[in-house]
Amino acid sequence: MTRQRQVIADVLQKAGEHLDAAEVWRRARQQLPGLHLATVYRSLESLKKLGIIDELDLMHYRGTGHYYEARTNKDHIHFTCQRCGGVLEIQTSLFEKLKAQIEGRHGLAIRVARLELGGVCGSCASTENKTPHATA
Amino acid sequence: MTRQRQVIADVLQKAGEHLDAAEVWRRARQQLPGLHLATVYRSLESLKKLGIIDELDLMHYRGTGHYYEARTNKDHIHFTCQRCGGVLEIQTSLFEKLKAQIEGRHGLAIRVARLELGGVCGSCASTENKTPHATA
DNA sequence: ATTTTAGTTGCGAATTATTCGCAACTAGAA
DNA sequence: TTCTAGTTGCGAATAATTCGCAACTAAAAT
Repeated sequence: MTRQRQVIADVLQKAGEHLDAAEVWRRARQQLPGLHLATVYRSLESLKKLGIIDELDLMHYRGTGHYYEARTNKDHIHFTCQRCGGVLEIQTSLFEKLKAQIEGRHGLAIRVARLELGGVCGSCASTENKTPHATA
Repeated sequence: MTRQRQVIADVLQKAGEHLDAAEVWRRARQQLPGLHLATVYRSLESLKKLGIIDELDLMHYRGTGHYYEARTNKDHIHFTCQRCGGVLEIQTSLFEKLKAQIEGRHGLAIRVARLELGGVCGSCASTENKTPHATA
């Protein structure tokens, strides 16, 4: 564990949510001015393998990049509204059940689970044809 | 619906599974020699919006690219073995229940659901430290 | 405390993957 | 038919990510 990785993990822990590599870089450089973007990518890769962070793409609502977040004890589901871009985090015990069922049935070990949903959120459904109100 | 999109959709329907944009292009050019890769990207985007195909990244087991497959009536789950790279497709009614529960609880409409799992498959778990046997 | 060593970093260049701008074309509506 | 909105081919451009390499550093071994 190098200082770089600690800072990067810390940025994600404090941020709460959904930073892309470039944004992680911007924030981490406040503690580590010389930090190189390539190091951010390499560190994100390691932290991902260590199970400390998770990677998302939020249904590619903007571009093809990826987003990162600190992993919490309970996995959560990400719903991205394809109308307004808002992201909703969802938790339910059914998700845990589903994973357990799959592990049992197929004799495999799940190390990372990513459930991403896309669709139309409640407020966009009621507010038809209105200006999108971003929340990402 | 242009000829290009028909051919591209067809390639994915026949392929069964998991082609990246470049591979779709290679196959589609057999019917449409002049087809441009940019058109493949644009068509995949449209077909995705139409709900005809789905996009995956298979836990980025190889590179950052994306994979596409024809959508079937029942969504399925993709498990990628992070040891051997094999991909397992899983179907279970619990997944449908989960989606229904989320729609009900949060008052939203799910248009696309992508559940990707990563971990160690049964045969890799039993065959510890052996040569990876690719299956992707 | 010092040495060793495996792994990491900064750097800039390179590679992938994807998107864009634009003029020519085409599917389908009128 | 004619019109029109949307699509295509093209090559150039732009992300997003990875690489090669020499200098460093954390942690294990002495």
